[in-house]
Amino acid sequence: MTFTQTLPLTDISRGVAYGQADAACSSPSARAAIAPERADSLARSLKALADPARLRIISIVAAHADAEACVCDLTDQLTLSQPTISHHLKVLVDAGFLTRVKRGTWSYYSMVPGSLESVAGVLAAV
Amino acid sequence: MTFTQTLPLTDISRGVAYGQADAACSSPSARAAIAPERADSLARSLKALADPARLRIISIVAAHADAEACVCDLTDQLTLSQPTISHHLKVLVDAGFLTRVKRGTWSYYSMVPGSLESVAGVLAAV
DNA sequence: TCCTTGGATTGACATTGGTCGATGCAATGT
DNA sequence: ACATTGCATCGACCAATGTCAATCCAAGGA
Repeated sequence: MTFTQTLPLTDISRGVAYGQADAACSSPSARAAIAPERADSLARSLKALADPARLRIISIVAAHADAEACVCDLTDQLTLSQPTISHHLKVLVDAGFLTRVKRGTWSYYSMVPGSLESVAGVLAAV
Repeated sequence: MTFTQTLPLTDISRGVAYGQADAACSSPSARAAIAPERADSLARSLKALADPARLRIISIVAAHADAEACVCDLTDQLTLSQPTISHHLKVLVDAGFLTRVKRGTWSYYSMVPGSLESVAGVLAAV
């Protein structure tokens, strides 16, 4: 899988308006549509989130008192193998939603503050 | 593809807290994580949105003055074949983001009001 | 009636994505 | 030094997804 870092999305400007087709079926465009590169970027972020296991991972991490969870927390609650969970964690880290810190034998994952809200905001504004 | 109707998401309640593992690496959970069914539902909605072409389609439809666009508007602006665009439109309709109305030879697509904001809201609350 | 046109459906294809078993690796305990 | 433990990586497999050419269908227009 090739989820590259996409956040933050806030520095991607809107594209210019496209030429308005004057076909019979068309009505005028009130504002500019999203720029293709911006659509690509947002789609990459949404793809990283669009999986039940990854949403649950994010929720479990965010629900922890210190917003930090180790892989063992996740293997307990998700009925998935450890390699699969590790894979999903990598996807979320690569997409910029989680960060990883290793202490001793354990890896701890935490939310990147505002990353989820940023995507939600961009999405609502599309 | 099998995107079933998932919106609105607001009637899906949160699940109960999971048993807290008392392993050495764990910290206490401050609140309940998302329920698996809720994660499935949200993931289906996000999957429908997680494509650059579909995001652009939504944006083009929403940008129209009357929030309505026909397929010819989309084939003009997207470098995709007509069957592909028709396919993406079906995904968005099935997921509850667009509605279709046919007048004469043309099909017009409009946004389902609040559908995008609903997903964005649920996402930010995960 | 026939032809044209807008758009949906079908079928096929290549690519991507989710999953797991096996393995590797670093840190800790004995 | 050796065994154990927690977790990442690799390789393989199958299911799901995005794309298009070909086709079909309905609505108008000649």
